[in-house]
Amino acid sequence: MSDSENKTLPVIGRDFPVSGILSIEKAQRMAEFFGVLGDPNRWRILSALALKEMSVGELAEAVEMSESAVSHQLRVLRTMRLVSYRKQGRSVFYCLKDDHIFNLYQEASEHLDEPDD
Amino acid sequence: MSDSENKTLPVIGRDFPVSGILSIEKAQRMAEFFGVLGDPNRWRILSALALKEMSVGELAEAVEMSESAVSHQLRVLRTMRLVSYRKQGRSVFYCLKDDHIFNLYQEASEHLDEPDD
DNA sequence: TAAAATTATGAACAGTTGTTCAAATATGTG
DNA sequence: CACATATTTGAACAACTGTTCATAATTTTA
Repeated sequence: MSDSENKTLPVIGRDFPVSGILSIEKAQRMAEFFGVLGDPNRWRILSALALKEMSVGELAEAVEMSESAVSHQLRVLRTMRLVSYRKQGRSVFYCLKDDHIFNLYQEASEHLDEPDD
Repeated sequence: MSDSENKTLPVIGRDFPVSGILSIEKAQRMAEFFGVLGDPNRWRILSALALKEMSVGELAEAVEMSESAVSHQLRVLRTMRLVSYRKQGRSVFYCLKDDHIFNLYQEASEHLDEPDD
């Protein structure tokens, strides 16, 4: 068999797609995580934080949302550990926690840019 | 300046995180795509299709959902081009369209498995 | 053609989500 | 302390989502 004909499935994580159908619990965790990325305003907040660390007020102005709405969304992003923050005086400065968001964006972009068959 | 202090942002896609805050339209497209991955039953369907091509009925039994619910969800997955299908007799066989779903799963898993700071 | 099998579709309904608004909390300043 | 500033929180409400149920559409078989 030639190498180019080796069509085995990619083996990547611990369980998907190897060990069978995802358990309800694991599927739930995945869905909760991706669900957080299922809101346009949260993407705008993340893309703003990719530019630089920002306070809640700055962020609200940057993405044209109310400070309350931004604060609510930041809590969601904190829960999924997508952002971290530091307090300084009266302000709270938020920034992206790690690079995973870039990779997810890239992967989704490539998928969305694929031509139809 | 030492290399370890070079904190330039990673440059990955065409616009994020480089050219500023995502437009409402781009953020919307991202959110729509990730929102599709924000449901546990859709993850179970995708993980089942990662094992092998399956008809709607097989799929329904595999993930323990009604055939109608599976059919509804398959339409959502088709809309986002995550699955493709072929008709054979009375049955319709679905399979994963490309590898992006594996990469997204892996990236999310790594994020979720990261220890808290 | 009639009946069975398979999938798709539409309406309806419960559950979830994201915003707004008002109020609370926390920190800095005069 | 009183006041202003910055952020968070909770309730309420409209909008959205995913399932169920009934029905339609399609294909095979008797």
